[in-house]
Amino acid sequence: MVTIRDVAKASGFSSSTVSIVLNDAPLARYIPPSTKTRIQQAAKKLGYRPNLFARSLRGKSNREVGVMVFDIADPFCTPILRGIQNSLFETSYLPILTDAHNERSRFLRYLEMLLDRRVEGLIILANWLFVDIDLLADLERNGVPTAMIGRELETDKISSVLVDNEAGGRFAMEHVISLGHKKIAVIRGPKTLGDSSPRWRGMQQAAKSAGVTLDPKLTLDVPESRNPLSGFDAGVVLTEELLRRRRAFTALVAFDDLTAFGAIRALEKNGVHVPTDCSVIGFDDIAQSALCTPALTTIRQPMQGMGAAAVSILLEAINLAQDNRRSAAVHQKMMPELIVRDSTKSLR
Amino acid sequence: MVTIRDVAKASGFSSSTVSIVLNDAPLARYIPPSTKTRIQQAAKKLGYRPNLFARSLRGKSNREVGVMVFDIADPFCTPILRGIQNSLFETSYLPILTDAHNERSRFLRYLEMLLDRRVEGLIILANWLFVDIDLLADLERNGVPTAMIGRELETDKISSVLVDNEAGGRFAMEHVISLGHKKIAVIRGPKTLGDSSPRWRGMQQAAKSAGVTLDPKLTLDVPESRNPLSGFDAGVVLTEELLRRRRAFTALVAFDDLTAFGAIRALEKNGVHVPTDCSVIGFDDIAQSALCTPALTTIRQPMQGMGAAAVSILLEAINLAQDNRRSAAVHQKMMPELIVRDSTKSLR
DNA sequence: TCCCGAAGTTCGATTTAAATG
DNA sequence: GCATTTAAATCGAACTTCGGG
Repeated sequence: MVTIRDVAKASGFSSSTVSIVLNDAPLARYIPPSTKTRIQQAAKKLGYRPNLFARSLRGKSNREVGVMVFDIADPFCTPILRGIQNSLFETSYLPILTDAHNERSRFLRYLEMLLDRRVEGLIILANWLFVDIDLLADLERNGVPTAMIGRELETDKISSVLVDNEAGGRFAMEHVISLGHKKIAVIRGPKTLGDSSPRWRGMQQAAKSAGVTLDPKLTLDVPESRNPLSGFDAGVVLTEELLRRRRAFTALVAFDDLTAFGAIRALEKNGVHVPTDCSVIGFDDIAQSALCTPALTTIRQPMQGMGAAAVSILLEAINLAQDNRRSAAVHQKMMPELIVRDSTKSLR
Repeated sequence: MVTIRDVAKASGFSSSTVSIVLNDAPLARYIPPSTKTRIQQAAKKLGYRPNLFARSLRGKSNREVGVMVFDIADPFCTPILRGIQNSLFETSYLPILTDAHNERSRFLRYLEMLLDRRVEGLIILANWLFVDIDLLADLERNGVPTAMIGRELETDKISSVLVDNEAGGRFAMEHVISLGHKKIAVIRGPKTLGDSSPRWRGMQQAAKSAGVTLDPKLTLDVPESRNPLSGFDAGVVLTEELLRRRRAFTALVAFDDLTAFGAIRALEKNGVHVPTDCSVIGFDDIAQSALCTPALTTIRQPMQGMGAAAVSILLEAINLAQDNRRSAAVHQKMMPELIVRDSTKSLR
């Protein structure tokens, strides 16, 4: 490996001068162009690459940001990761991605690994998992600027980026009502999940202001689970339960897209065609929602945007932290968007 | 931050002794247990964590493996990543994941970043992209042990892990033929993609040995594209083209699952029901294939297994490299598996 | 005094060679 | 010479300080 001393030897100057020139440090003002070019050429010819470890050891920052995902197999994750990576790419920060796999032990181990690497910031992608208090305490203590996507914390030390779930719930319900539906089934999210109740609140608001009554007998909850893909199975089971109840419904508002897929599976299996006999709407707009047949009408979370927002909040906090200033936690809510496809249909 | 000197001071020994004890170095044999425990207790009490940069600077290895993905949004990626992470987790190696986003410039930039960090090994997940020669030359030169998933190289310096495409093509064709289908349409992969021709070869073998003739008029190619999700659009367009040709077919073998989804979309749109009027089979078994309705019959690539295989090949090579021994490139082919679901149906 | 460049120190951990009783 | 322990050199880059012209 070629070091700064090799460049010094090759160019005929000392390693200090080489360092000053190559980093364009303040002192470089005094160094004549002839020296500079000779050094630069020598560096290029030798293929000199500064040793990151030496640099990070001496200085403080290593231009790394830790990203902790709870389950990389969750389709909700990847667009957000894309957003994070795109934003970081501009800034020459490197994301160090770890996947906790919904296991507490892995979360802790990876968190340790990230802190050991002295990452300058941390982004936590709290999809689905029911993050518990202890983990958060760990996060708070370490003092590394942290942004959380998909979940808001009571603490005001950790910033957060979420979709406006209440608006999303409202949009979904308004959409099916605007299509003329009045008998509307709802599959709500797990009670323990933060997204569930605001979405439900939004739906109730929309129903109320449209004068539609939501039948409690047509409202079910997805049970708690650690597996993000379990929403599908829950959708199947709960929809079959709804069908068994023999209360007619012409539309179904699902907690998320996976639940909606499960609902569609159950409906079709029981001879109820989507959207002819029953409209179905999801939430998230994961990639596959556009690819299934019928394509799923859904509420889109601006996932790439959420990733980008988390990065910009984080970079801000990192900059402040470098000046030893505290940054107040930012809590950003992003507006979702109704995406109309083929799984919902006007009643008339 | 607490350093080794702090531990030395607190325990009353020198930093050398502390280092020897905490790392259980050879010299630790001569150190009496009483000293050891005192040092260990001091370290624990202070919460000492060795500085990775200092350690990596002095030593050689940093226990990092670079993982380059061409498109993290490709559903084909995530199960493989899961496999990689699971295997690495056991070994205390940390994967540094980068997403080239199918852009040459990003690939090069991230590759540089990874080499700058002196990663001990490299896994390249060559999904879909048409890797070109120059990039490979770069890889060869750097001397870092490298394993490639999803593509085999002419070079014998870079190991590879792939699915046995020929077997997969055979399985797919054998399946539809076993269901009694004789008029079989095929959407082949892009000519420039390495997977395409062996799959096609396998299909031809299966057809031939079953005495079924594949009509060239019912065989189309997906055009080249950088976007892994474009397979869907291609599936739609090509299937519509097939329907326009007015040659009856009762089964369609698609290049991959996304193409199959596109085909299903086009078929249903034209009133051809799957699987009642036409069976469709895909390839890959990405997560969503089980969730769509009808659930997709497909050929499963053992994706987690492929990730794990790449890791074990890589670790082997890393170990050899540490002893300054060369390792011959390993080329591993993994057997796919037929997964029968609801998109294929017996003719009778 | 002003340039220009070099020498030397620092970061934290590891390891060699040496010192102590 | 033995068992224990440690001072000092090392890794590579960055930065402070110092000296010569």
